[in-house]
Amino acid sequence: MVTMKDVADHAGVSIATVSFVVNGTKPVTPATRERIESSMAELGYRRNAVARALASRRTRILALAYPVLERPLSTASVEFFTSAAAAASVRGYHLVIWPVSNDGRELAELVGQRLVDGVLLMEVQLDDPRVAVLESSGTPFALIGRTRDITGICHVDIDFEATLHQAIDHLTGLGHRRLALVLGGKGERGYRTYGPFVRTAAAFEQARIERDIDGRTVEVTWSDDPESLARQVFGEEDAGGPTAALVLNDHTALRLVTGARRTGRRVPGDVSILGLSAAPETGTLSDPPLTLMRTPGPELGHLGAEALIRMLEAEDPLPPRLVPCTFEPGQSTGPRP
Amino acid sequence: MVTMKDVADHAGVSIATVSFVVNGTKPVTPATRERIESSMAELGYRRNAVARALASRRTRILALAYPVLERPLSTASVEFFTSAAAAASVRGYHLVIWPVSNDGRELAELVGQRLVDGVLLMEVQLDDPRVAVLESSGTPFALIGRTRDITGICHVDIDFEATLHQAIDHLTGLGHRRLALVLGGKGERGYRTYGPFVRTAAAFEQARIERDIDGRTVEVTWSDDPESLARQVFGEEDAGGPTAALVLNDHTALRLVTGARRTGRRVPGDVSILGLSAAPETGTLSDPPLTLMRTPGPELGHLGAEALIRMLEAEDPLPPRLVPCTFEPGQSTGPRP
DNA sequence: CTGAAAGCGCTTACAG
DNA sequence: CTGAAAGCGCTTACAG
Repeated sequence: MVTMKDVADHAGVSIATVSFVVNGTKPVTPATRERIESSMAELGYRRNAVARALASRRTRILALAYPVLERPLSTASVEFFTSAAAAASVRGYHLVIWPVSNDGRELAELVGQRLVDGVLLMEVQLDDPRVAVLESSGTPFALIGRTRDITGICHVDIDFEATLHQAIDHLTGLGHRRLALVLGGKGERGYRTYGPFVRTAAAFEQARIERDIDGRTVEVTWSDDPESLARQVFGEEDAGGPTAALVLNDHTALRLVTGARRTGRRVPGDVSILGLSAAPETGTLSDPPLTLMRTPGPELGHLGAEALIRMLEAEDPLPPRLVPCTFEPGQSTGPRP
Repeated sequence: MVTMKDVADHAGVSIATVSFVVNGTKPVTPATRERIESSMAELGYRRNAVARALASRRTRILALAYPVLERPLSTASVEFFTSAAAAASVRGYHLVIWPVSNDGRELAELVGQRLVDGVLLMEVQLDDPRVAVLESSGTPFALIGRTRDITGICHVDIDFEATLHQAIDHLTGLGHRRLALVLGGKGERGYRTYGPFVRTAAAFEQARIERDIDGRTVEVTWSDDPESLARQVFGEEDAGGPTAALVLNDHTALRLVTGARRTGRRVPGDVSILGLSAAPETGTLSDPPLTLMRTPGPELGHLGAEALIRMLEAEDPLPPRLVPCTFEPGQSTGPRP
């Protein structure tokens, strides 16, 4: 392995000077800089990341901590992983992925190793023990999501309120007044304290009051079959039930489209179905293609990594950001029958 | 930060002795071991991963390198990421994810930093420049996939031949003789040299000859709509076309089910559709639920990480493994009409 | 069984 | 602008 010492010897300078040109930390005369640079090129020198980390007390490694869940991570999560990694990479950072338990024990163990400069926390619960672990360990961190009290904590999240309102606007614009909010994932651990569910449900309650909407909230499980989903959402009755459903969770939305059709409801002739927070490629999977609000997975991954890096680099902080999902037209919503 | 020196002072021993008990590398008398252990507990000592890495010349970090693609990574890829990370974690390793270009330049840059002990390479092409980079850099690596000449290279992959044969067995058992192999992803960069496509297509050719099957191969793109897919696969004709389709790529399989129905074909009354290599949860998304071969994403992630770690730990090597997809019954396949 | 010491490959005050 | 040297927190021969 070619070390800084080899380069220094080859160029006839001290290793300090080599370090200065590698890092650009101190002025060096053009002549010696050139000598060093050509030595580096000739010898094929590459700075050792580990030695640099130890000496500078900064590893330039970020951790993406995600809880081990019963349900598989969504497509949005992959986008999230890869976009966070890409954003980190642009800044010269690495991203390690840490599967950790919800209680924070493993996380405490891992941050204690001092391998990472900061942590990005995914799938945040309203009262998340892992946040306390990070705070008490003094590790810089950013949340993807929000705890109940988010004051002073660096975070990015989906703007569930804005997303829901935009979705409702779309449906009321089509004449719908009786809406169902469908929450997938009932019975799962942490379901009742999972931010996206709680915040969307709260916003729906609010909208119901403020916007003169007849709304009901339906909680369903992962294992409900399509027909059962459709019956739970639209009811057995022929009339008086919801004419449109807003579905949090793309998998559930797709199955609901199937279920509606199988139970004799035309989509969107009889009922409209709209996916709240889904990956865009999901839309084409249903028949008719699902109208949906696209989850800003890549944006959140990028923003989260960037916010954390700014803290670490002591740059201007990125203010907390709430990013709404964006409307993606499909054919599963239409005028009220 | 509590260092080994702090522990040594507190316990009244040398740091070498502390290191011996932390690592279990040398025998230490029970008495002093206990003293050291209680000192560690009292002070809350945790070994610094970076210092250990530098001194031991092993970082215990693995990289998962994946190419930046046009298409989003599949659900199987997430399973892959997380299971590789979990397997690494069990062995005391960390996993960093590296988005790298296909040409191998970025990869060369990254391995040069010596941050990782080994690399796991995903989405391997038949002639992959990144493999040459890894070989010439002397970095231990394992492939998820196979290059054209795989001799002596540590790898794990899907057993496409076995998977295809099992799928064909299922369909011929139902009486089908006219089969279509559908390959999604036409026109994508690297499509023609992407292992899964090439190997499945070759195995299909082979099967066609050996098993007295009337087969056709249909290549389709990501953007083909469902109806177009169905027409390309099953033809315009009323009779004489394929009665069953094997579809490589779950997204395409789901759209084909929709397309078949929309073009007036009953599934599985008129045509059978089987997904080759798909995530199990995908099955329930179509109507009827897709019969599919489940991609062994978690198994491959686990095996890949384990194989690499065994190389690094100089343990008994894990032999190359080809893992077939497993049959998941659905309702999209049935007897030949 | 235990310790003193060299060394991993860098960064960074401190001098000059 | 450049260098000598301490130091980051460990591991690991080498002695004893």
